[in-house]
Amino acid sequence: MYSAAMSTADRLVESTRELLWERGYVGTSPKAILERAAAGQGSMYHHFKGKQDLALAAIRRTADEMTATAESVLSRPGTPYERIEAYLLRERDVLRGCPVGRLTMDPDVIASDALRAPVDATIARIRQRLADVVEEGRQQGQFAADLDAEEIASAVVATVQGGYVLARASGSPAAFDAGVRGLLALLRPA
Amino acid sequence: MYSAAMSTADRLVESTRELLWERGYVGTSPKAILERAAAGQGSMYHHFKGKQDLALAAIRRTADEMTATAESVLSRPGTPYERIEAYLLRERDVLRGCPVGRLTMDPDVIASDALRAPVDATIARIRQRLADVVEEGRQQGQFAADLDAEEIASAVVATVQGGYVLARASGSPAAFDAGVRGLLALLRPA
DNA sequence: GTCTATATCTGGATAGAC
DNA sequence: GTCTATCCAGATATAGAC
Repeated sequence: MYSAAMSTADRLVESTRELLWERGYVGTSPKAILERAAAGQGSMYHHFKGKQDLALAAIRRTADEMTATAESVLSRPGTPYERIEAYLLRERDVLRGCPVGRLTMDPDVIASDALRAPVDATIARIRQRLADVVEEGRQQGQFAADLDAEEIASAVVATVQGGYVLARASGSPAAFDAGVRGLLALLRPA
Repeated sequence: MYSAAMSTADRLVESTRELLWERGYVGTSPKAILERAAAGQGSMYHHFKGKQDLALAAIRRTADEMTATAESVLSRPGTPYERIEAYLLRERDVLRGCPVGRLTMDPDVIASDALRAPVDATIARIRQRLADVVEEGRQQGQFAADLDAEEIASAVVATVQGGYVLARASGSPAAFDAGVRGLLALLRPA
C-alpha cells in the first residue's frame, strides 16, 4: 500500500492524512487507520499518544504541504492578477474538497485549540500572501486604489473554500469553476 | 426542552436538526438525539426507519427553511446590487456555519443520493435566484454587460460558504465579514 | 406509541508477551 | 517496536412487554 521504505510511523501518518481528508476527524477511527497502514494497535500507541496525537501529526504535515504549494504558485512570475489567477486555476482535486478547510467543519477539531491551530495558521498565511499580491497590484494601478487588499484576499480564499462546497453539493467540479470564473471576472483589470 | 405542544416525532426532528448542525451526520449518534429530544429508543424506531431516515426528515426541514429565508431576502425591494448586499449582510450565526453547506463535508451524506439531494437542491435554488437578480442588474446596466450572471451568482454563494470556513478556522466572525466586504467592493456599481 | 431488554459491532485505549 | 488479548463504553438496531 505504501513504499516498503516507509517507516511504520510514516505509514500511520499517511493513512491518517488520507482518512482525515475523506472522512474528517470524527469520521475516522483508529481501526480504519491501522487497517490502511497495515499496522497493529501496538505500533500506533508506541509512536503516538493516541488518536488525537496522531491526527495532529497528520494535520501538520498536510498544512505544511498546502502552505508550500500556495506560496509556490503565488511566487511565480507574472502580474499580480496573473498570479492570483494561477492560484485560483491551479489543478485541484475539487470533489475531494480542501484537506485543511474541511477540518473546520469538524466539531472535535474546532473544540481543540491544538488541532485547530495548524488549520488557522495555514489559512491565515495563504490569505496574507494573497493580500501582499493584491496590495502590489493596487500600488501598480492594476487594481482600483480604493480596494482593501486584506478583504480581497479573504474573498479569494472564501471563493475557493466555498467552491468546494458547491462542487460537492452538486457532485460536479463545474460548480467550483463557475465561482472562480465569476470572481476572476470581477477582479480582472480593465 | 421543547414546547409541550410539540409531538415526539417533531422533537426528534428538531433535536436531529440541531445535532446535524453542530456535529454533522457522522458525528451524531441516535443516543444523543434521543437524550436531547427526551424520547426513548422505541419512539424513534416507531416514527422513523432509523438514523438515516430521521436525518433525511431533519435535513429536508432545514433545507426548506433556508430556501425560504434566502428567497425572502432576495425578493425585498431595492436595486439588484442592494438585494445581493442584503443577502450577503443578513444576520447569520457565522461561527456555527451553514446548516446545509456543512453537510457537503460529511462523507455519509455525500455517499447517499437521498441525503445529498435536498442539500444540492437548496444550494442550486439559491444560486439560481441570485443569478436572476444579477441578470436583472445586468440588463439595467447596473452591472457590466460582459458578466455571466450564473458565474457571479456562484461566486456570491461560494463567498458565503467559504466565509464560514475562514471564520471557524480563526474562531472569529470577522473573517467572514472581510470576505463579504471584499466581494461587495468588487461588485459595487460605479 | 412508548418502554425496557437485549444483541452485535465498533471506538478508543491499556496490558503484557515476544 | 510490534503483536495479541482484553477492557469498557458507545453506536445502531431488534424484540417484545405494556
